[in-house]
Amino acid sequence: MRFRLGYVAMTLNLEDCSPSGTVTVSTLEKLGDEKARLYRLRKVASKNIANTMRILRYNKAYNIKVYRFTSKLIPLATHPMVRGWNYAEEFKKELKEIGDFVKENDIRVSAHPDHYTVINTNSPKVFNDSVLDLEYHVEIFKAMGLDDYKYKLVLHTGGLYKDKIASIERFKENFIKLPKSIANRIILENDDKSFTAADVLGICKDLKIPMVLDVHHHYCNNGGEQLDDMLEDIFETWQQEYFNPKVHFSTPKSEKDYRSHADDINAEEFMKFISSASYINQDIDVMLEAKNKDSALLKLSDELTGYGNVKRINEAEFEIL
DNA sequence: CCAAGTCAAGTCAGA
DNA sequence: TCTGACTTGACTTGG
Repeated sequence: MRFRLGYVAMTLNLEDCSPSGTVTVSTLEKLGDEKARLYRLRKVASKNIANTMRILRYNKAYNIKVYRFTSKLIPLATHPMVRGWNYAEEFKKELKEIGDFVKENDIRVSAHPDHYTVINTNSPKVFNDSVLDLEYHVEIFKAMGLDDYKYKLVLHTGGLYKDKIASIERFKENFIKLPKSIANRIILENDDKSFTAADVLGICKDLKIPMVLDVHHHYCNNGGEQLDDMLEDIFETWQQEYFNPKVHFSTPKSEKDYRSHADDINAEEFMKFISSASYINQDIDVMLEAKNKDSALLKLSDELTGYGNVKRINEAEFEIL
């Protein structure tokens, strides 16, 4: 069994390289005219896009082939104040360059719209805003030339609204209402408070969409379910996909602050999961969520060489013997 | 230059 | 019905 490692959004090892620079609404409001606002937005977006390209080149140098884009690439993209700005057209060349690089190097990129995007909401306004946010993500992928077969958006199920069954049903009903261009991109992840891996697996099977397993979330929120009982079924949801099943992995910050992410990845715990998964003959990609981002990835990578049954193929790819 | 306070958005618990 | 926590990097402003 082989697995690859990836990380989220930002590298700690390049100077001044945030892809998530932004500008606040109040600052924009203080800039009186439209021209000044647009100038500011362009400047920030342009830097974010350039930094994303720098990060991808850096990733290539370290053989890191799994990466999550920031959702903040275009500042305030879906805010009413910015409506009408055709950022995709404006940065067409730069975005296409990113997409071409991704395809040339067969990098697995994704995005994770944040928790304000709620498909199973009761509120038409929240649903509408969520669609706008998803459209923004889709726009970016399209401008990059990255198709909906390979390149996905990871979402959570949403809120419980005091009735889990009804909330799951509403997720499915609302999912079906989404434009195909959005629905085709969506894959679901279990969360740390509301919807367990078994809940999400059920939804994914019904909707025939892949499920991202978050191991840490599972330990936060599981209703007594055992991972070993579900792993094969979870991987099965990826049967029709181009990429292998994706798993999120992070280490709890502390016993007291269990749900937060630690700085690094605990190699021992990581190997426990990998060993349990290795019984299934299925290669996977593991997205690491640690405060130390790619530094945590490289640290884990070094530590994994200490395990006798692990063969390191390169910095971010391994085989279990 | 540094530190403290703030940030577009949703949901939930608790007041 | 309303407020703060959640979580988090980066912006903004005050010193």
